[in-house]
Amino acid sequence: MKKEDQRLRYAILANDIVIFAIRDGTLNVLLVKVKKASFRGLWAVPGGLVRPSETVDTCARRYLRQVVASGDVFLEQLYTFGKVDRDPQGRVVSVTYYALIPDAERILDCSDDYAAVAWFPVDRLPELAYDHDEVVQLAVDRLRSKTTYSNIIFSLLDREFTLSDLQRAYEIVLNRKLDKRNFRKKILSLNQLVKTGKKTTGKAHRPADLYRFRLRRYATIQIL
Amino acid sequence: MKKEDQRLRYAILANDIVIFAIRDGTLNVLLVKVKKASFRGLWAVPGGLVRPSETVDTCARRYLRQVVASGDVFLEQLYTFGKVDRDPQGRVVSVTYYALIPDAERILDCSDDYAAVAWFPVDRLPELAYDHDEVVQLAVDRLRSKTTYSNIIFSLLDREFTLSDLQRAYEIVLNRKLDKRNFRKKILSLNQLVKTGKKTTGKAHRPADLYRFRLRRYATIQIL
DNA sequence: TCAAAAGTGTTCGTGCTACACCCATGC
DNA sequence: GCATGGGTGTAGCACGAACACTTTTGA
Repeated sequence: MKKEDQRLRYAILANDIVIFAIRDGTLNVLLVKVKKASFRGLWAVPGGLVRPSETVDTCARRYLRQVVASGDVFLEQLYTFGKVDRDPQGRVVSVTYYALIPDAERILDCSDDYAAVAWFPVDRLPELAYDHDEVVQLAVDRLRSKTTYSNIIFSLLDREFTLSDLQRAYEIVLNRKLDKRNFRKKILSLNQLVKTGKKTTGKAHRPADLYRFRLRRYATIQIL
Repeated sequence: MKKEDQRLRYAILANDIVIFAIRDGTLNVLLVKVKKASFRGLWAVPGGLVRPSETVDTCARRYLRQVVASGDVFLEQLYTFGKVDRDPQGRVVSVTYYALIPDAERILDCSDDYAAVAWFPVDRLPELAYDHDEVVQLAVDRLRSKTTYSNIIFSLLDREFTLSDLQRAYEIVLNRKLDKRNFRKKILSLNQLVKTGKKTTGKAHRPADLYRFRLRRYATIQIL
């Protein structure tokens, strides 16, 4: 037991975050170009080592703030990958998270930490370092799944949006078309939305009513 | 960065498993009495440290085999608790799992590792060590939730069972009554069950048809 | 006036809910 | 023969799915 304890000191805890946003009509993931070690030049999701003084949640929040201006975004633990060979020269266990941000959210300059930062559509990812292809895939599955039985979609939208925006968001995340009339009927019957009274302007078509979520807080609700 | 790396060597990875079985008409959890350290005498779920040479999954399987005879049971990662003060003298991050076993499954004598082993109904737990009350609660929630949209319930049943057994299992896990006729109609329409042709005997009432699952493999299916 | 998206109801079928009585066995 | 759980059908209702035209604006 003592010997086991000794060797355990070499297990390293890491943290990786899959950050989603809807951009140009597709679901995108934020990737960074790895600066150091054996995967140099490949893309990966942001993350790094967990400090012994911080909780795993705090750590995820820290790495999120490294790249995203506002810390007020949806962030949830995804899965812990125990097989990862993150750093080929050592055993690393990674606790992964996923985050949702609106397209408008500002991405910070973090050239100190990463060689580059860029958005990629989830269905056209470059080759990824570590086991991050698996991590991203799992995150997409989780997001899809939670979208059908909760209100998390609001985390991908601006504060105010049209019903068409909302429908588009659902269609992009779920990757299927929805019927406009049925969608509106259903979503309005859930009593989650309120009209702001404002309308869109400046578009070459009929102005749309703007809505916002009654509560911008996670809730499980049967939507689709 | 180098300094951070140094300190990280003191983060310890642990593994805890919530083991469920249906016994005496209630959902039960297997608890062990802690032998060592500051929580001596309190109950906890089985688990321990992760060896640097094993994956986290392998480790969970190892602790499961410590107490359960057959390794062929449902086992799934639950959540990673990063705040835990498992051992008050060091920082421990615990990757938790939950397992489902049939009542008939044999529990091993593991007095080497634990001071005692016993089943407790989930709604009448003793005081638990560490943050294990939170862990068990989350496991129960997950089990309930997955029961409604998958076939995991088979892991809690024997190979052969009556429709009443099955209904009872659902009622116990979900904690609500189901209508007998509607339940049978629904469950049979899913094409998951096959009659074995055998019947129960020796009971002071009409014999019941015995069924088994067509596939004893996890699948997500809309059940309730 | 044309293009482009917003907004709006009805019909039909499926699936969930509620509900009560006879059957086969052991004692 | 009696107590105990096993086994079976139907009717009403709510909800999801399919479907097309008018409205309002900018250019």
